[in-house]
Amino acid sequence: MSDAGDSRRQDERRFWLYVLDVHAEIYGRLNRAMKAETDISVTKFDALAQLYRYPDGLTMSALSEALRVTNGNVSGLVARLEKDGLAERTMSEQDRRSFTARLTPEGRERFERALAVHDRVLSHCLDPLTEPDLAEALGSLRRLNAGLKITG
Amino acid sequence: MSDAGDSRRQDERRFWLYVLDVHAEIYGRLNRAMKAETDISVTKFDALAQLYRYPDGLTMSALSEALRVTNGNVSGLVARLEKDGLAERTMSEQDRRSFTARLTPEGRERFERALAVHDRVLSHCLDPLTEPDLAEALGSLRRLNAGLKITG
DNA sequence: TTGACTTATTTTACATATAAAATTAATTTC
DNA sequence: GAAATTAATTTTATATGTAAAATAAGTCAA
Repeated sequence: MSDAGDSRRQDERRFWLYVLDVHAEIYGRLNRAMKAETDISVTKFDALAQLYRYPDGLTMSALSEALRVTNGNVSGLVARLEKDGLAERTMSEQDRRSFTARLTPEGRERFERALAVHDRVLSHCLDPLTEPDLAEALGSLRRLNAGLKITG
Repeated sequence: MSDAGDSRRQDERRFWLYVLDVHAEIYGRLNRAMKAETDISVTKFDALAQLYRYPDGLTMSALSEALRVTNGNVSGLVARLEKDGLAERTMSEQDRRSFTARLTPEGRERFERALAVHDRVLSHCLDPLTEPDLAEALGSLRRLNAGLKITG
């Protein structure tokens, strides 16, 4: 008694397994290469990327939203970035509860080098996709992403 | 001075951002729903799924390979599953270094319930994808996945 | 102004992941 | 068969993530 619903479910499971595989494989390669060549993990890279986009800095809350992780997580992450000399935290004058995180000059420099490694490794990973394949995948993922934001 | 390579790189970055977004959003929804309804995280669910496929059990190394995580990680994970009463570990007769992990009856039962939740939530997540969209996405990801395994 | 929220952040307890060292048992080599 | 090597697993130190409680500062209503 198999029907169209079963085949749809099979496709959904397969889709998700591929997303998991692709994510794990590419994330792992990026992480290993960046750690080895620049001593910056993907997590730290993502945080540096946000701070790079906002030269005046971001509050802890804003950074936490941008990275889609909890406030508590960002507390520890920025503390580690400070210890690495890549970022700094300054207390707001207006609101003494609030802290602004921003890149240090060294953070900016290290991020730029990490970005080059990131792009190189990502390019290598996506080599197997032809231009039309990439465009096609981009389209489906874009639609899925838009849909996810709507369906809540 | 922009050329075809720049646009390719832009597409690669966009593709990766979508993979990250889709992964984080769906993984988060699965994790929250399964924890709330069955008290089983996605990590534990994945481990239970492997043990479910192999009723005779898997060695710690085999499980670690199947899950694509380190041996040390699986040590702790199986210990937590044991504490939950979902799995058990028995020492091999032939090789006293080796341990076989397998599901308990309760583990089997709880996994089946978690699978239903998993499928329901995943279906809801992928609702925005039409059948052709899903097939298309599946095709691109399959090609990328195959490619990743070759390029090493 | 004081008492009740709300907001920004950190802390705590825990789960999940890695890499590298340690442990313990099996295997090979001489 | 003792010594060296290999193999299976665990332990340790650390990074990364969550949820929930704690802290501390701002806001607002009475």
